[in-house]
Amino acid sequence: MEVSKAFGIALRKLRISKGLTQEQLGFEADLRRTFISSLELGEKKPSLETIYQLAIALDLPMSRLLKLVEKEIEISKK
Amino acid sequence: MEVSKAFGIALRKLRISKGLTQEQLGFEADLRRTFISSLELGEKKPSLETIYQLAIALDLPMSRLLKLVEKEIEISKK
DNA sequence: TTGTAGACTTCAGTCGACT
DNA sequence: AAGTCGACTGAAGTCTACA
Repeated sequence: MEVSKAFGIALRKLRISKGLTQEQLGFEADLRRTFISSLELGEKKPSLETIYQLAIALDLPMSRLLKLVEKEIEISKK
Repeated sequence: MEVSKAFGIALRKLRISKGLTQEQLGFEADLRRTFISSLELGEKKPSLETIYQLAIALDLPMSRLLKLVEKEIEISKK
């Protein structure tokens, strides 16, 4: 599984768990809604800056966010 | 402190601790030496893909790499 | 509320050469 | 062994609009 796919899945799970719409998350992270959509679908890969902004908006450390991404990759291997 | 600066510092510390040159790390991560240099100096920001490749080359999880980046940010705050 | 599409701008990442 | 510079290409991220 590609990293971008895993990132998208983790991002969506986190967003939903916080009860946010793509629009709301985009507002918090200062990113466009359409771009959040692309990220969740694994169509685009975030830069370090974007990962940082999303982590803050989702109220967790970048390391925790990437840990969840790693878990998605693990799951897909089984 | 900017995220890219913190990333550069963490990256350099890790590379040195592994006893690698920029050239060698670049070979392992499939990235050019000049780009590794730019990253370590905080002049450019890596994409998720690049973070992934560097983590593998440095033999640690992405989450651990970003944890070290967070530590650099913390240190700079004190 | 989310996906998609096209056109656009900015910057990640390459390449070659020199210090 | 590492920094820098200029020119380049592809992809990150924006914007508008519609299903």
